[in-house]
Amino acid sequence: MTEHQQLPDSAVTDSEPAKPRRGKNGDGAERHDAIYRTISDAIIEHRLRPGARLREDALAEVFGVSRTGIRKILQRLALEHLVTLTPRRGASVTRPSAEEARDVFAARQLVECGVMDSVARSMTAADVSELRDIALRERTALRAGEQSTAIKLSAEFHVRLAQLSGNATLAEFIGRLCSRSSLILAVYGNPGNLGCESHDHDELIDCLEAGKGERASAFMGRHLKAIEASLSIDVEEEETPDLHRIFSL
Amino acid sequence: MTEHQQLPDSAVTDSEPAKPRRGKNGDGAERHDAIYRTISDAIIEHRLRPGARLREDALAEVFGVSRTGIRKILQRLALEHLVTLTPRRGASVTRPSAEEARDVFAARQLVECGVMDSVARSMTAADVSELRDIALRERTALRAGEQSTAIKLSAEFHVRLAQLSGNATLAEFIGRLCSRSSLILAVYGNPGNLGCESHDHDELIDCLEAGKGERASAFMGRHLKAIEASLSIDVEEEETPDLHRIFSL
DNA sequence: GCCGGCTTAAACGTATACAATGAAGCCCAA
DNA sequence: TTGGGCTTCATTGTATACGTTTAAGCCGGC
Repeated sequence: MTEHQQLPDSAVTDSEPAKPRRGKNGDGAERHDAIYRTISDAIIEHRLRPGARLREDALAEVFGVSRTGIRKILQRLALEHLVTLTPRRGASVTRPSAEEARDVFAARQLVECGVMDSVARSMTAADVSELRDIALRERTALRAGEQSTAIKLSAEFHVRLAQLSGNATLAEFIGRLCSRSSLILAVYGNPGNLGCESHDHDELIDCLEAGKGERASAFMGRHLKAIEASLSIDVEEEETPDLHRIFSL
Repeated sequence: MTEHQQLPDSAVTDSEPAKPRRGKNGDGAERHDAIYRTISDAIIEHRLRPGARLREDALAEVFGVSRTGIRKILQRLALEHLVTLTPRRGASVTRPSAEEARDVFAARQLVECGVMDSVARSMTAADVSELRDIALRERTALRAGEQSTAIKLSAEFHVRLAQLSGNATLAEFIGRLCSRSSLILAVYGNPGNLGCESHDHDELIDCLEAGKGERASAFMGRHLKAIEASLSIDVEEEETPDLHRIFSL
């Protein structure tokens, strides 16, 4: 626990500052979903860094709901591997292990390349322009130095792409993988290098627009490999340093 | 809502009949996990059929915990697509749509075939014998007419296989897909035909033991195709009959 | 006789209270 | 001065109570 980051104000985009709204049922599930997305976004955009503790009381107060709702949200985030729930210690933003990082990227390699064919076949002109828009905004954010925005847009690009495959199950899985990748970038990424080359996504769209599923798949493979290669996954000190190994030599 | 199945006694394997155990903290998380697995198994083994309602009060009483814990478990099951949570109507075992069925099998085709290579490379003799044991027990159950056991063992086979790939993320995903496949079988499967041919799994092991990842992948592809082909996925009546379509003609 | 509104009850959604546990700080003794 | 044990506090885990909503049953009017 080297960092002492604790729910910085900037992590909460919602404008309402702990408005009670108690006794009124109001929206209910919608509100919870909004809170979920707010926290999820904060994690994906690196405004909440891996290791940051997420105390139930604090979150409940910030969002103006009771701990019950917060717990539900935290459990959902935990099932998506975005936060880690330690039995009596509470929740914290997941700090992905090196192994997890490798697994996630291997999975992306398999799945994201695998759907390129379907995507190329079913993509419409409207889809193309939407993807181009995302890619454009991503490059703009990158150039403006807005890392948070760029990271989120990059993930959004991959997710939208996956959705075009028409397979909701695979799209959902890829969405989870992208979220986790964002966490992995936060831990193992090098500052100044966001992984995604600026024009990779545009080239990918070119392949798909031309209906070249095979080429798109190969390109996506190289793209993901490039991101992974840009990381520094050098099994740094484990959370519990192996004293035996250290002192026995 | 054609069936009126409501938590049949046979759905609960646990021996304790609503033992209160109140006031004692006891195990806590372990207990919840056990309850989760009990319900999950009941769904996978078709002792709880799709559409069956899962009332919180009833479950809380059966397992001797409060609704709080039950809600947590139901939400977890919902995120795995095993139960469907309708906002003010409660939980029920998911009835997969035809589209969902196709998506799940397409995903399995992509992912399970994709990991065969890693599996073939890293499989040990112990792994082989464990898989053979599962396959044997599956055939035995099938021959004895114990459908529930056979279904569960079939899923277990695929999951164990995936775990041998060494990629926990992919293995987890495949596990979810297998659980959902069990639900799909319950809805679209034909009685007497469990989908899996008796000796398919054994042949698959043969390929893997020989280190033929390529052949294993192809075989797995055919295996999954065969299961899917054995289903009757003929978009039957939707839950909300399309009156416009019916009467406009 | 049938349709529509009202009443009642059952089930979910949320908050709050209480219990339990682990961690940190403090005091005392060596 | 330091180390160990004890006390206290902070935080999570669980249950329960209450509000809300929906569905079904009943009654009255048309």
